[in-house]
Amino acid sequence: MAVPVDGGQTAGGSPADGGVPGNGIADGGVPDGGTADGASAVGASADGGSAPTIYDVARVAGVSIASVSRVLNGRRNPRPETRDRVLRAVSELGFAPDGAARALSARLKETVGVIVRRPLVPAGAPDGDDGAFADEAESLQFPDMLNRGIERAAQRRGFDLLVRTVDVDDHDPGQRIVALARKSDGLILHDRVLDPHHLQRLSRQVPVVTLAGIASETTANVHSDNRAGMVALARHLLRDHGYRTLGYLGGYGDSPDSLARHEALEAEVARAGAVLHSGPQWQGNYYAAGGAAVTERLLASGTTLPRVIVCANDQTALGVMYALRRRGVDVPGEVAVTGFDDIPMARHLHPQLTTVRQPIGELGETAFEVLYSMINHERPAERDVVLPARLMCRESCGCHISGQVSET
Amino acid sequence: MAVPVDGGQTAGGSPADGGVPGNGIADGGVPDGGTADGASAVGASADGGSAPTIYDVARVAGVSIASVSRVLNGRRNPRPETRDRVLRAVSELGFAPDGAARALSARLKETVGVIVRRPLVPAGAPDGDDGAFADEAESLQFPDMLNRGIERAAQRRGFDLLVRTVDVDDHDPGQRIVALARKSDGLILHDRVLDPHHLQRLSRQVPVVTLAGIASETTANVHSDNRAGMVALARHLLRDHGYRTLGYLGGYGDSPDSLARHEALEAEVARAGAVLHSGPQWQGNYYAAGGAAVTERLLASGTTLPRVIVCANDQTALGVMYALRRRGVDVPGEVAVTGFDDIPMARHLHPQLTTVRQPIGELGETAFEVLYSMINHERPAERDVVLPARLMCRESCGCHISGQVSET
DNA sequence: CTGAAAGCGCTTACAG
DNA sequence: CTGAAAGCGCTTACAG
Repeated sequence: MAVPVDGGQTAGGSPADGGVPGNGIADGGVPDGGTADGASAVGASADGGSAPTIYDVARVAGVSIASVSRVLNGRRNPRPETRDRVLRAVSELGFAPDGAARALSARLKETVGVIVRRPLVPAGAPDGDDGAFADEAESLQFPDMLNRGIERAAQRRGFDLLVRTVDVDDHDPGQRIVALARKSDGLILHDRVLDPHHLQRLSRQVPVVTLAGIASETTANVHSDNRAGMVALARHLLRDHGYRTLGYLGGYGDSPDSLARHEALEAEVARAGAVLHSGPQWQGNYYAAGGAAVTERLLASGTTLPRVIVCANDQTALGVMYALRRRGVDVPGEVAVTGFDDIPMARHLHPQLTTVRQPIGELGETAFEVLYSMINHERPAERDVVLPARLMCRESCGCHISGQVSET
Repeated sequence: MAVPVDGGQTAGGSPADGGVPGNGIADGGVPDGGTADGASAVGASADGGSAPTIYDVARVAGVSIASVSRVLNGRRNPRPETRDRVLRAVSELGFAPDGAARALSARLKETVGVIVRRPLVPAGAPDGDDGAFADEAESLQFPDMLNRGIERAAQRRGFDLLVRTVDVDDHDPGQRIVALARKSDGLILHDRVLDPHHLQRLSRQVPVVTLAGIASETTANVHSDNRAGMVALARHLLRDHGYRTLGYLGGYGDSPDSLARHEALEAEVARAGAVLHSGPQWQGNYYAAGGAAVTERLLASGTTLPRVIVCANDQTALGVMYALRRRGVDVPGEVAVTGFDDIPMARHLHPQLTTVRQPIGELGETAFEVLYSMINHERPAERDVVLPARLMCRESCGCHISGQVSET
């Protein structure tokens, strides 16, 4: 109880003053450093309600703040006794270093900024659906799984994620992003949150990695093998199923992922001498609501649908299947539908969704690792990292047995 | 191009030295403050690659750092000319204040720590399912929607989210959480990440709000009206459908939400003179995989299932329905199933899931607002905030028309 | 191995 | 209205 903490300024408990000689633990006055609830240290810390600082610890331990810092950060080799005193004081006071002070001093925040582009406010039901996808933007699985991957890798390095959503309609998110950048050591940007010019500018101030963007001189990019994945899917549809008319329902118009998938599909379709529908009326937005709306419009316009609708992602496919079912169109009997991503939901759709699986979590982990190397001023091995994607044949393409259809 | 920046220390461009008289914008030397790419200011900032500081801005603008700070933070009323000079220098240099320095000085980080409890590493398929829920823990919709709500409210106040996952198996996450706390102004804890004792301790150092926990003297809590929601559901099942045997498939054993739901259900069942199955063999974990496993085990043990299985949440219901279908049990014909939460997926299940809707986003927003008031040392109006929950009748309870079944 | 001191980049009383 | 200076709470050369 009687900790020599109250008295003078820094007077109390200099390392050599002894305390009760012969009693190894007398000095700190706290018999059990592990469970002392801080009651005995109230005078030193919790008085005003604010957290104890490194000065409090130093005073209680009878050492300098430099020693406290060293013990806590494992620098050099403090004497065992010093170590003990510090550790005991730390646990007595319940001390933990302030993040801002640490960051300012060490020039490292141990924080990675993550920016996701999506509607910030739940949208009203767009045309073409009946509210079935009302909360959709709130619960997209893909970006959250990506973040989980980032977080996993970050945690291994002692970093935390500082997340921020910028609205899809925000065409000048520059300020918001720069502010976030200054709270972090580096940035990971989902999809296309910034145009190339501003991205360039930003990347001169802070390390930046894009996910599913385009690598540049100053930024690295991580994505999955859109081309190979789409080629595998296209061949399955064209060769194994023999479909001759296809439609590509795209994601955001400016999405590199969507573009790459489209191109790969187009090439395969052309090579097979089949027909691909695409263009403005096939423009989606990666959301189920968007997929449903496009489908409704196509249906309403009296267009004959292609035999298979290839969607830019699973979420879109969900909307397409929903709209088709609602109009009584049989999937895959009359129109087959495929996705891209293989989010967990894909397996639980009826029919189960045939799609291309991206290693979503790994994409996130990889993005962090690349960023981490940039933060440490290492030149990343590659500016453009590609992870494999693979075809997952299930039912919505017209296959009856799920699982084993593999193509060459 | 010729900015008077190079010369002496702080000599260049004192406010009154005039520059080219009669030319309002000559002083800064930058005709277009908005788009200047910083090329002309390279000497002042981007040289070493590190970001410009407030000193650089002050020098370029020819004012003190205090003035720069005031202009940027809208304190006092700087003279229009001062304002202009500063703003021009800021945009010329692409300056943004460092978050750590700002936080340390202002004693406010504008960051809220959010802790989610879930498996950090994707689990292997547990017994009872066939990998159908492999990535489940990666993509839980509920916690992510909660976070979206927190983020929405935070963004309105200029705060960002610092997220951290603690493993469900981590029984001593104290250190990790304290560290996170020191990087934030306050903490929002999902579910039950900390035992009451440690929670108490933590909350003396930093404002804490729990989501779906229990309010205490020092912490606030936000949750939805579990009791009312469950009572509505129970009455619907007991009265409208006349079910006489029910089972409650719980969430984590220590989850206040699950406990409250269980109690409410129990009371209603007792009052109706019906039978409720529960207990250890009905212990789930809020995951589909858990729900499926429990169901499989029940089925395998030869137990007669109750007429309706009331699940602690939607995710669990997903697993239960999956397991039942796999064993050829008709839902809701033979066994009805209900959920809790109303995550977006609920509407897309077959049959559509009858559940109790929580205002998930609002729970998150509210949690932030309460925390925000605590950060500002306001005494929150209430320590225990309850938001309404309401029954969503769809198909899995046995109703045929979705939507309008309302109970009293 | 340890301590005194400087410095990280801001904000904010305190004078003028 | 503005500037000089102190201070936020740490880390890290620099001496001893």
